[in-house]
Amino acid sequence: MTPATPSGSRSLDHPDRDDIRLAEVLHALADPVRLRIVCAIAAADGELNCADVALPVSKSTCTHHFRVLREHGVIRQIYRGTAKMNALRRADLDALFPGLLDDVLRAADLEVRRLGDG
Amino acid sequence: MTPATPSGSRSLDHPDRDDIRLAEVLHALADPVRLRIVCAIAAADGELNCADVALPVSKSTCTHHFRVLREHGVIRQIYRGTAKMNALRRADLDALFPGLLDDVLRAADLEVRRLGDG
DNA sequence: TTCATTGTACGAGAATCATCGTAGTTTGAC
DNA sequence: GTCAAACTACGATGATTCTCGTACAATGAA
Repeated sequence: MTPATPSGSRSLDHPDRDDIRLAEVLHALADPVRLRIVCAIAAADGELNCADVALPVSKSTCTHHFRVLREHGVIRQIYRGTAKMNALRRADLDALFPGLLDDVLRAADLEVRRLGDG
Repeated sequence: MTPATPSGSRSLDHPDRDDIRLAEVLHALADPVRLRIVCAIAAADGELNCADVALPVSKSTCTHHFRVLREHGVIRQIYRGTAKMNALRRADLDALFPGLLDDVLRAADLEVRRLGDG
């Protein structure tokens, strides 16, 4: 079949830094499943396999959420063998929205503790 | 005499602090129109009339966006005569999500400058 | 080659959302 | 009582979103 991408590699579309918009980043983060994904990547302090995040949704839905995060500029995805590694776009996000990502991560952590303790 | 707040029909539902959720706050902020509203209220440094925010949407849509912000815990709305005054729930948001609101406001301001200058 | 692993593509259904116009309500002023 | 101002309620519409299952593709290993 006709390969959609140059042979030997699979490429993924990422927005340039200048094309990242605050409202879209907030929208990407405004979902419980995606918040968990972002927290998991941050906790891994580097790259993380899609399958390494335990999520209460199907595989297709998982793909969907990772794509939303990528298309809105929150994460960067790179193929490595059969796996797809995910990393936060920290440099870009910190440059555009200083402090925002860290505060969201901290707020998510605080909320988990708050609700967990009942 | 007339109480400070109407006791009967003109009350508005606000979530308690403990019922405010990060994902919902992010969702409330993840809309360009609502982002402008929040920035305008912050710039007014206090209460702001609904009609005092210039928005590119109809009056009904305006009502809708203010309600989303209120129901998700971002703003507090109080009737004063025929007007409805709006204020940010700074204390609640800062307690739950330290730094988040300020960073969003700053990021919104930075983005306006960035896109405005081309 | 054959196979398991990993993730995608393609619908599809149910829910939510942003937007509007029109009609109505509440309040304060005259 | 009458009127204008400010906002709401309702219904509708078109778009987006979240979710899923099934079928498929790319890769690395046996």
